[in-house]
Amino acid sequence: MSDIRVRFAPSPTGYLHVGGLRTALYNYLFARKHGGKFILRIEDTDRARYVEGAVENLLKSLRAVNLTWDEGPFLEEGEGATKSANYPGIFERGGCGPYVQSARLEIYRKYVDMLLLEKRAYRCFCSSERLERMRAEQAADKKAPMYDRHCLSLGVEEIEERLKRGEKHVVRLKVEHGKKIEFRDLVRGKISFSSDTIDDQVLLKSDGFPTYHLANVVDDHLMNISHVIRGEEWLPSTPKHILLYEAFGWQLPIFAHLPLLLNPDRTKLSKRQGDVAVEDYLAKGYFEEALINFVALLGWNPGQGSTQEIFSLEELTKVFDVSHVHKAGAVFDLKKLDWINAQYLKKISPEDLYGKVLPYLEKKDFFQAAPETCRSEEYLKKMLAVDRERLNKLSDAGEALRFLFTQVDPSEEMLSWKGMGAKEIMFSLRIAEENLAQIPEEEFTSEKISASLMAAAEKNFSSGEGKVDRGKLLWPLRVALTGLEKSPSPMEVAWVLGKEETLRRIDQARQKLQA
RNA sequence: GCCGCGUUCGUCUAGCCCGGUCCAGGACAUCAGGUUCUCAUCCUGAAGAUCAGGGGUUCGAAUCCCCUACGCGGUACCA
Repeated sequence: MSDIRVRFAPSPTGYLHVGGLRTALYNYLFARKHGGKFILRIEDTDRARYVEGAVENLLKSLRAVNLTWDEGPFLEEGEGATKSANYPGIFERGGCGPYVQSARLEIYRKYVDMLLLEKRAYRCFCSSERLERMRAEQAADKKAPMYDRHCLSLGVEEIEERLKRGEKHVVRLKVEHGKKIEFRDLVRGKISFSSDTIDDQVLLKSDGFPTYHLANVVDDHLMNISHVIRGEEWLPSTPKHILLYEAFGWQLPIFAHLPLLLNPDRTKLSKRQGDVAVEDYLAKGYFEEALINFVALLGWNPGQGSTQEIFSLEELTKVFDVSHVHKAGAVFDLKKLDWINAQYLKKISPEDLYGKVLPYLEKKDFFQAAPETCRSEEYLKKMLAVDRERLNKLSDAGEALRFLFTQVDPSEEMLSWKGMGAKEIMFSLRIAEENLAQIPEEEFTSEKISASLMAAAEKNFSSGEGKVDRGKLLWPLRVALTGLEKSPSPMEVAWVLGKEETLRRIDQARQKLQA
C-alpha cells in the first residue's frame, strides 16, 4: 500500500448527523493511525436538497469535535488556500481541489464524454413518465425494476438530431451482463453480486450534474483515495462503482462498509426518535470528547479482551483497527452516552467546568433571578463542586440545586425526621445553629462543619450503647437549608451557602416553627 | 418482488478468522446491600444470553458447512 488517503464526503443537507460523525471519526482514525491523509469533500450534486448554510455548519460541527482534516474546504483562509467557488466564506486547501463537487462539473463532463466515446455509456432521452410506466409494468410482472435499454438502440443520426433540438437527456452506464462482481470488504469480507441485477445507472443527470455514483468514483480516483470507508447503505451500490472503475480502467480502492446506527426499534437512526444532529448534542452540554467516545464504541471495540470504556481521541487513534469493526447495526443508547459524559464531567478541572457551565446557567430563569452574591464565581465554583457528581450533562447544572439561588420555606412535616415533633425539631435546629455559629467565618468549610456537627450529634442525640441518631440533627438542618427531602448533605450545602446565609436559613425555619 | 448484508444478556460488546481453557467475560441500564440523615458518587453483590432456529462435520461448535426464519439496507435524473 502506498499512500493512505481516506475521505469523508457528506452532503450539505442541513447538519452533521451522528451517523456521519461516526463515519468521519473512523475515517479520521484510520488516516491518523496509518499516517495517511484525511480529506473532506462536499457532495452537493443534488440541488433540490441543498440547504443554505449547511456546508459551513458541517465544517463547524466537525471542528467542534476536533476531527481535523488535511485537505478540503475550511472555514478560515490559512496558507495556500483559495476561495471556494460556490460558497462565500469557505476556503479550500489541498492539491486535488476543488473539494466541492458543484465546482467540478466540467471534470465529470469530460469523463462522461470518454465513456460515451468508448461506448461504455449511452445517452437516454426517456421521459420520467415513460420510466415510471415501465417500472409499474415490471412491478406487476414481479420483476426487478430495470431500465429496458430503450435508448441503447438509438441511431447516431437520431441522437444527433435530438441533441441539436436540445432535448433533455441523461447519460447511462452500459452495464455488461452475465458477470460476477466480487470484492473484499474490510469489514464484511468477500461480497459478490451478479451484474445481471445491476441497472444501467444514470451517471449524468439532465441538469448537467453528475449522480453520486459518477462523481464519487471520479473524485475518489482523482483525489487518490486509497480506502473508501462509508456507511452500509452504500454496499448495494458498490458493484456499480466497481463497474465504473473498470470502465475507466482505474485501480479500485479498498472498501469498508460500516454498520448502521439504529433507533431503539432497530430501524435506521432517524430524527423522529430523538436528536440526530451533532450540534444538538453539543448544545445540550455533552462534551465533544464524550460524544466521540460514545460513537466510537458503536460498532467498534478494541477487542483482545479490553474492558476499557473511556478513550480520548489520541487513545482511539492508537488502538483503532477497522478489522474490529462490527458487521451488525448498533442502537444509539442515550443512557450510555449520559454515563460516558458523567465520566468526563468527573475528570474536568473546576476552572474548566465553571467556564463551560456558565453559559448554560446564564440562560436559566432561577439563575437570572438570583441575587448578585449567588452569581459570583466563588459561589458558583462551590456550587459546582457539589453539583458535578450529580450531573449527566452541562445543561443540567444547577437544576437539582436551585435552592442555592432561591429562598426556601420548608414545612414542619418536612423538617421532621422519623416523627420528630415541633419541639424536637426546634431543639435540633438550635443545637445546629449554636455549633455552627462557633465556627469562624473563614473556617466555614465542609470538613469543619462536618466535625462540628458530628460532635454535636454525639453529645445531644446519643441513644444508649454509644449509638447516635445523627438524622435527628442532620435531617432538620438539611431541610431547613434546602427545603428538599432529597439533596446534598447539610455540610456541603452550608459550606456553599456560607455562614451568614446558613444561620439565616436555620433561624428562619425556627421562627416558622414558633409561629 | 428482486438483490445484498446481518443475527452473542433489554442496550453496547468480548470471544468467532486459528474449534476444547465459555455450563459465554466486561460495560450501561435494572435490583439489593454497604458508607456520616436523604439524594448523588463510590464499593460489593444479584439478576439477566439454552450464543436466532434447525440440520450437519467433529471425540468436542458461539466458533467450520448447509438450510430456514426474522431484521435491516438497497432497488431514483437522493446521497
